[in-house]
Amino acid sequence: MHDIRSIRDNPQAFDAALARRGLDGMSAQILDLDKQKRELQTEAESLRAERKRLSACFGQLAGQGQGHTEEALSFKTASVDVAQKLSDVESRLEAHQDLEDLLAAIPNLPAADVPEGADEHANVEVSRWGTPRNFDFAPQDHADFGPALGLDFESAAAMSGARFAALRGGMARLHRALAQFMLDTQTGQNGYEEVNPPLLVRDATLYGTGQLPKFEDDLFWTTKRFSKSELADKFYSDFVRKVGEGWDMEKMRNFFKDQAEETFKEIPDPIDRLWLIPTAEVSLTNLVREQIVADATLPLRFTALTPCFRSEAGSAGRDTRGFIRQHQFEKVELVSICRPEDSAAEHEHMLTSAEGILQALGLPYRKMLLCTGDMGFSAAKTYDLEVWLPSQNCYREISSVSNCGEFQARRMNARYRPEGEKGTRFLHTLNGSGLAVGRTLVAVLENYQQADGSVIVPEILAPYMGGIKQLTPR
RNA sequence: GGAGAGGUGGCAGAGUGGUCGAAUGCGCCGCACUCGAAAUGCGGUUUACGGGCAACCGUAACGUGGGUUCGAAUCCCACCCUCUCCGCCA
Repeated sequence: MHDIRSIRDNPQAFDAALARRGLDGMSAQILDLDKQKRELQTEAESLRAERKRLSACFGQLAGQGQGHTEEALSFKTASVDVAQKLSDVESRLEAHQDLEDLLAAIPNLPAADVPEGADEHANVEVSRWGTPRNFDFAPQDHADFGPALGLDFESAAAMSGARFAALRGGMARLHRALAQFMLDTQTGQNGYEEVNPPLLVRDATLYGTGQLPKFEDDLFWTTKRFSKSELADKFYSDFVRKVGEGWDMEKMRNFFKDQAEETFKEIPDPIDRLWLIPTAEVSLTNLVREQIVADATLPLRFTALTPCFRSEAGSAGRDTRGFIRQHQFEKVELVSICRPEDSAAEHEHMLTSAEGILQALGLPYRKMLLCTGDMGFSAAKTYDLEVWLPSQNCYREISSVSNCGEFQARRMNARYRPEGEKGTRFLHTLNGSGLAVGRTLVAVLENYQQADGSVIVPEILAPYMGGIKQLTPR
């Protein structure tokens, strides 16, 4: 969410920043709506003040038993008159909810040092770590040799469809070992507090981190308590109430037309539906929503191992084979809530925390600074970590680490009270993967594969593997 | 899921239609008293938005959203949340 006052103060800067994201300037439209809204607000407030005054005058007389005198009634009549004008202004003011909606749909402004570009081709490589291994055989795709090691796509597809997998035996163990190792490292070495958060969340929660209102197509939702019989009851009672007992076909047709619209508006009822989190960033960041956090406790560093659910509506056809892009996957997420002046340093710390995992596993990777066109909605600055995948002969995203500035904090109303200052300020929020467990599994499989189709388990995972040193084809 | 109780300022807790943004107590801040501290006394102590150079003024907020009314913390409806008991369940 953007601060309307900063747009008022410097509309050119706002438009210039949007332009870097490849968006048209919007300040003129915003300021116009803002001006209209404020005028109406001032008008409504003075009408309310007037009504309050008249009503108090009447009340005073009525309290003295003079409620029926001519004087009293004149106050009453005048008050009704003002109330009428007020409701008029209020309904016009309501139409200016548009301004909120408009602002809520505008992405965060890129930080000054973010390179400009339209898509991932303009991302800038910052550094590389490790050297891709030299294979004395042609490295295989994990989707090809994985099934013999317990990566079961077929059974999963039979019960859940495409983009699901079941991990079995040593494969499941390796996946769990990776997750435990990551979590232990983030809590034990990097100062993150382990959290086991809700996986189902409300609309407002997703609005807070920026997934709503714009990206609901990427999400799964479920209902908390909605049944077909409830819907049927509602249909029937509405039918009788609106149409009556007769059989007027014209009325019936109109009824069903209206009713269909009304019903579909109500099924995804914001009160009754819950969304499956697409990332634990949502749950962890919202831990401070609507709070004033004590200055002394900052920064708050959270980590969680959770399943993530994504419908990937916009990416049909991409990575359809293999374990790279699933509707359900696990991820160890990192979130930091901090003071504005600390967020750049927290960003670095978070990167170090994520990179440490790749280094410990001996997986070659590179660090990319995303350009303006490739960043997510809420981010002001993002680094991606890309891991080497021998079968694809390229680096693929395995972690994304973003500084969101105060963008999410505004949407969540998350603040802190700086030591020695009177008021409150918005916090800064950061999030990053540390790491995506599924993709790390893929990277381990491919980078540690042997000519005979087996995979050697990285040394660092030994404490988690119960003696298994190698996955062998069955 | 059933029955009941309840949601008021940092906390506790009054307030059932008319200067109630809200008594009182605790906490917190300042001042006085004191060699110092405690105790005591006095004063202050919410947030958001709008207007104004400013002092300041106005409006809104008593879980949330509607409604009734000239006027709602107070009455009505729906929802959310908390607590107690019962049932069910990993």
